[in-house]
Amino acid sequence: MGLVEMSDAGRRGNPRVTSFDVAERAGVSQSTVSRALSGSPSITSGTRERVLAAASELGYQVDHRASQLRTGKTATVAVVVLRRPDDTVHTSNPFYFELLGCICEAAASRDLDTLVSLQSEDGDLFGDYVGRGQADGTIVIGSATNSDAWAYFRELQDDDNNVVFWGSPFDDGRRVRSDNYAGGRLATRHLLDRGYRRIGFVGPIGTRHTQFVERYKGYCDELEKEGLKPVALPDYPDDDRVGQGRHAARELRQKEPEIQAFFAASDQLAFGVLQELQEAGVSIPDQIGVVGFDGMASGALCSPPLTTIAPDLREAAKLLLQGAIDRVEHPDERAPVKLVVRSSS
Amino acid sequence: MGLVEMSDAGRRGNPRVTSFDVAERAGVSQSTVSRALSGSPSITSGTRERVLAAASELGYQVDHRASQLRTGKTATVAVVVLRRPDDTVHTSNPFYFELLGCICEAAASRDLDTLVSLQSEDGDLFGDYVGRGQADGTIVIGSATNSDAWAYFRELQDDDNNVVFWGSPFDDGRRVRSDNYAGGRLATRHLLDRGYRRIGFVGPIGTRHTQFVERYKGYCDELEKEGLKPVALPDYPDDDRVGQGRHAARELRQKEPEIQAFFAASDQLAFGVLQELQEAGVSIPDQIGVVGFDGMASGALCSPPLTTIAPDLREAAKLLLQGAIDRVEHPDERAPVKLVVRSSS
DNA sequence: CTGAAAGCGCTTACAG
DNA sequence: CTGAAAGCGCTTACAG
Repeated sequence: MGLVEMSDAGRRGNPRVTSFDVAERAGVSQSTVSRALSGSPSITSGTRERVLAAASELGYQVDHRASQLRTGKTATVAVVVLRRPDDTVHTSNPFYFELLGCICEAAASRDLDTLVSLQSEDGDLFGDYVGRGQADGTIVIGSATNSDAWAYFRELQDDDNNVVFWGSPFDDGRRVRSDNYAGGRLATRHLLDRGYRRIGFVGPIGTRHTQFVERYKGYCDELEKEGLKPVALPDYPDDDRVGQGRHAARELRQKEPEIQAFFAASDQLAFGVLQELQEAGVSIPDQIGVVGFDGMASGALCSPPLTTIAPDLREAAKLLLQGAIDRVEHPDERAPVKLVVRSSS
Repeated sequence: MGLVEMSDAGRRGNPRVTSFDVAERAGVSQSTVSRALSGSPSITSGTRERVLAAASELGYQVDHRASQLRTGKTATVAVVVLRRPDDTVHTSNPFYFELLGCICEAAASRDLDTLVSLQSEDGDLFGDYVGRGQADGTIVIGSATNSDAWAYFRELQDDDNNVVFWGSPFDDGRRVRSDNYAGGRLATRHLLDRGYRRIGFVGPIGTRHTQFVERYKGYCDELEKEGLKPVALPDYPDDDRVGQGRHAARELRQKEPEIQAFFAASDQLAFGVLQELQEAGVSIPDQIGVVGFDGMASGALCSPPLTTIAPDLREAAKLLLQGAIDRVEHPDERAPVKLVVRSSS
């Protein structure tokens, strides 16, 4: 049958089925096809049905390149994931993959496509997907240690108002962050409530990563209420986060043999702390308690399962999209955090 | 200066800077701009430089919608990540995020963009990004339990030759898989070499997920060489993978009190096994050894760190791209696997 | 309610 | 080596 033949030909896609083919089959003009398919209210339901039938028989799909070119929109959000030059999938911080997943989800629920670009901060940086007509807005995530990378994306942000960061070393600009201060207090309060008094802080607070400083401040303020003093390390080795956690746990225990708990300012750091303590034969949470920060899925799998501060990543994704696509100007937007109690505290 | 003003206007992107603007500024025709920018060899180096200068002064970027529409190409690969209906970022299998990351990387190294779509297998399925002119090929990853989802994507695959699966329940079709059989043998051989003799298999081999069956077969064959018998469970509860692992470890130990090791056919299952054994006070690897499968990053973080079979995900990504973009017909393509020894065995 | 026509911004034969 | 022009497949004023 002709029907079947055309259907096959259409779906194989070469040559491309266009709205003119649908129009011919439905016995209407091409503009009517376009209107019927886009749900224009001016089209008669009878006409619409004939068009829909013809389109489905031919396996017709609107060409997004053409419609986007015509309308000037893309219905797409670009996500740049910044990575360290030597990152592989196995070493890169899984937190950003979790956040990426939430952005994809949030975008899908708004009928947006997601264009993902992993970029090494030392490689060729590119972020002007909007200028290229590939996206309506851009979200940059990832924790860059390379300031060239931040400089590049910051300039991009200055030129356009559709670029939003997750975390950035700058105090201005369009960005979304966790409520780090509240999280720091939450973690510390939890440890205090559990009876730990001498609590060490694990995290590089001398860096450009302001989230650590904010978490540290929450920790200090909560300790101060009890008249307790912070215990932290001034310097960190040039190691990965897990290694830094191990190192800090070791040093802090030497510095403060009476230490009873650690608040690690990221889950990756906390994993290092956990490893160090277990190798030292310390019982967790009996002798020493540990709380992390990030709410990573793998925290539930490690041993003991890690108590952590979990930012609401779905909310974060929603806010990022509002900034990038709706161009909402948030003054200093924060994703709420919550305490997830597991067995390490 | 005029220069600066135009530059600003251009970068702000409204109204859009086109190749006609660049042409005017460079004193050439629009077609010459296009040729110069695309690297056509017929352009004089002098002309090219003037065009490049004008383009950069205006902050000009080629509009991808227009160029793609004209050429019929997209330089984009679509990746569909299938998820269970109730999956959140925290419960979904991180393996697929690792694979997704590798695909993004491999695509970038081939100058392809990556369009990512997370889809719930019970929701609205869509995969015809090629038909829409949004991608040149499509990769479907994720482990669907819902056969409707597979049916949909299989039909898509039948209609076009640019859809490739990672793992699928079908015995035909275009797909890439791990070398599961070799991995099963590798894991089992490793446990035997370590001196474990009574080795249990953890994994649902009665399901449509053929990878478990293939791993099981490798396990059986390797045991047989030593005259040993397999120990496995016929049924699995309707739980998540970690829960299934816990359940299996418990049952298997009741069934075979002499059991000395477990080969868990996925890392998620292995995490459950680890949890169950630790709660039972079993010392790993002294009393019981454990090997997983998938090479997940979180395996290095759990306690004890998990010995596992790691598929070469970068190679897998390369093969998937060859199938989707280059339309290479692999008969039954396998990503190589290797043994990663950590402390659980 | 529907059609004919313009135009989104490119690439690429076709001329010269 | 460069230019004028056609055309990729749509959407949307503008008419009727």
